[in-house]
Amino acid sequence: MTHPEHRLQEMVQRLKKKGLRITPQRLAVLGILARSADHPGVDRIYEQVKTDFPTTSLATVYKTLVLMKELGEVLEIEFSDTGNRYDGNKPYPHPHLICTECHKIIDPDLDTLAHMTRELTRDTGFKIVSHRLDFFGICPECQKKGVASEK
Amino acid sequence: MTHPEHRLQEMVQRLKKKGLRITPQRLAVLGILARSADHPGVDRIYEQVKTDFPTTSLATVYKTLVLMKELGEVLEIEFSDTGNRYDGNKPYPHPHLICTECHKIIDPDLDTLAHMTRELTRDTGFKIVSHRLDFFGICPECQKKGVASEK
DNA sequence: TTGGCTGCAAATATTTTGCACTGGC
DNA sequence: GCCAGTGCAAAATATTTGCAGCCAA
Repeated sequence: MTHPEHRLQEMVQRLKKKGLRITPQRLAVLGILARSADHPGVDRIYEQVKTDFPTTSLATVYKTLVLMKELGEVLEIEFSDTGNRYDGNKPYPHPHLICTECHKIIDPDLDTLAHMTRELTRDTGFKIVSHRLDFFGICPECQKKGVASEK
Repeated sequence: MTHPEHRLQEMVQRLKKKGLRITPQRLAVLGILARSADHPGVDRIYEQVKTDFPTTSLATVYKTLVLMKELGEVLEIEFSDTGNRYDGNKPYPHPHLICTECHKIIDPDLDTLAHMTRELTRDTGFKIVSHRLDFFGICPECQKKGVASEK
């Protein structure tokens, strides 16, 4: 999140290169993603977009997010209870530190899990209650299947 | 998942100690949770329960899961797209290895993040595509607020 | 000009809730 | 027998989709 405007231009260029259109609505959504450090949810994005472009619909916000996810320009952080959150600045997997009270999400920088909790507590003052660590991949069986039938 | 029946008894005892009732439906759900190593979803639990106790409703499955989550006897793993999954054997946060093809979930045992990916690839044959690492906690601001107003 | 994009509404999918009835203890 | 628990249906959420009209390129 060091250069929001630069990041916005990156995303815009990505769309152009793909021959996709730069509509005011899209520009508004991308702008919010580029300038947000706190991983906004769909509702927050929607509310903010409407201040700039009042006629924008929720569906368009969703469609834009799906599009950017497919382009690999936005990271979706899944939460079944409080709604998904989006990161347009670091669209690659990275650790998140989530407040279970205000649902704030920040990006800590650390290397190993062993000392992470201690490190986090010391550096952020957060009271770590729990964590989530998931790896996504393809199991050996599915790797074999996938060779022939690429979905 | 070394002693499914023992785990089931643990959960049953937990309910009894709390003065909660052991109904056939609950027993069926708990039994499935205790005997599952693959972190079933609500739908799978529901289907299985119905083979033993055909009149069971989906609502009851949900209610039982909520109850066990509150008692800390079941871990909920959130997935906004493919539905949440449940672990009744290790109801505490731990790493998961998820196949993005068949949605299988297994529990790897490792210590640090640094060598985890390499370790996982070597030990499981999985092709690691991505990962999810989240810490849950309470931020300094909320910790202060929380002192007075315990929700 | 034109086909990709938007907006609205309807459709899905998932989980929660209200309430009368029932059965565990 | 009492009241927690169940089952059904309606409600609440969250996200997706169909399609007519519009506008960015």
